[in-house]
Amino acid sequence: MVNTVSCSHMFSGISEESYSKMMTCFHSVPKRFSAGETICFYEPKKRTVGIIEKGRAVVVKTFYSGSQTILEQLSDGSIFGEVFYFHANTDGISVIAASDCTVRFIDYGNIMTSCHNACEHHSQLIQNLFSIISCKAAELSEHIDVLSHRTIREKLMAYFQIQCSKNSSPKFKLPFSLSALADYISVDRSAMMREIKKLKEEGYIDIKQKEVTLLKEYIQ
Amino acid sequence: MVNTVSCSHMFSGISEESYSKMMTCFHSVPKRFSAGETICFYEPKKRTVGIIEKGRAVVVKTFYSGSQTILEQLSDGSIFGEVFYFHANTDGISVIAASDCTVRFIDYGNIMTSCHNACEHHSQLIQNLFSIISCKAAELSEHIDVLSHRTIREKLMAYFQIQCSKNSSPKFKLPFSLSALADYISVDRSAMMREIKKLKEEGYIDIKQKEVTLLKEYIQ
DNA sequence: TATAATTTGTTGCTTATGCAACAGAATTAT
DNA sequence: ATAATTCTGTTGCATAAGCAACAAATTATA
Repeated sequence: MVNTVSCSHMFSGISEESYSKMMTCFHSVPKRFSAGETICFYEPKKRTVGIIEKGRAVVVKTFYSGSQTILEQLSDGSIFGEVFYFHANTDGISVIAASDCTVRFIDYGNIMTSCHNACEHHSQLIQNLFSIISCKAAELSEHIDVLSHRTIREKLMAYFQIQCSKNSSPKFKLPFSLSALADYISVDRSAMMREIKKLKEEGYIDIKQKEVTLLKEYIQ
Repeated sequence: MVNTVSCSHMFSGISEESYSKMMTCFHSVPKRFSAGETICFYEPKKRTVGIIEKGRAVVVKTFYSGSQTILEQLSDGSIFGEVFYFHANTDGISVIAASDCTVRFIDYGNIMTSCHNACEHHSQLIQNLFSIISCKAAELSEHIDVLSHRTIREKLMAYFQIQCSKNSSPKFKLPFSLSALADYISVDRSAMMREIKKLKEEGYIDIKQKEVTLLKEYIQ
């Protein structure tokens, strides 16, 4: 399942100048990684926040079987770390450079504790961190709302309705493939396709490419 | 569904003295409510943190039909507010006094912005808030782990295994009724009962009263 | 451009699961 | 102590949904 990360703005409202000052204050030095290199592994108690200053990377889960799933896609300005990953077990989770990249590591404690130096926008940084975590929690909550429905039909409609209401329109663009959608709502793909077909036939929805339109209100 | 709140320690590590100082600094005055009174309604953009200083209260969702569900149970030291409720819609959510109680309201902004006065433990407070929110997010994430399984059997076993691993024991005590469990894993109760019966017969689990024991490892 | 890999669309078969409906146990309220 | 409510346990029935397997369409990669 690819987690759409729409809520990373750790340094919004913070000037370039303040940013550099902070990095000095946090004793954070940029590190370079080549494409394919492992940037880090997630560990249970580690509380390091990573920032992709330049380049692309992925957070992947590697299973015992050897198969992998991309949990998150990271690019310029993205942050990562066990602090933003709320699962108890961090087994097999690592961050891999997808291109050459420059990465910063900051100790979580340094962010939380107010510094004695002149970090003028430190409290802004903390507020940003809060909104990032709240936003992630809201995404989880939304996911639960969808998964809590009993049938494939209900799950689909719940998902569609949430997307439309976010978009304040009866239309929205699927952010991932239908296969990934089946994955997200945790149902068999073929069964989901069958249900989508029925929903189309009954005039509830219309799907053209990745464009979904809600035609009728669905009352459960 | 009753949400087990195990992660409220907003003022842990903060002395009585610091607490009073903070409250003055935050311009927060204690308010009294009689049993049955409505303490507040949740509103979309409101960012007020509430603290139950003394007494008991409940966060309830009232549906259009008039039926209600208790979302959370609050007691001495519990905190509440839209900041800790990650759903987009706050319709019909209110906090009701279950006994006579004393409640504080603090503006979320005041907590986030560092104060000029002598709030020595302000950064401790922020750290506590972070751990509360992270803990709630972890609970959501755990819930998703359970709901992501396809069959009732898998959902049950996932839930049981999580509880046991938390308890670091093959046994644990169900924190709610079987009906509530069916609610939590989002399946029909009678179908769940049928599956529990089978799991018992096949020697996977044993349930006596609210005591669940995992007998065999379940591989999905 | 050719080739591989992934995604989409479809179907038959089987069974797990939802639903309704009931009765007894256990809890809570009066 | 009695009544009322909630919880637990069970069953028959219909069907939704999982699984496997395939081909065509689309997208990615060499």
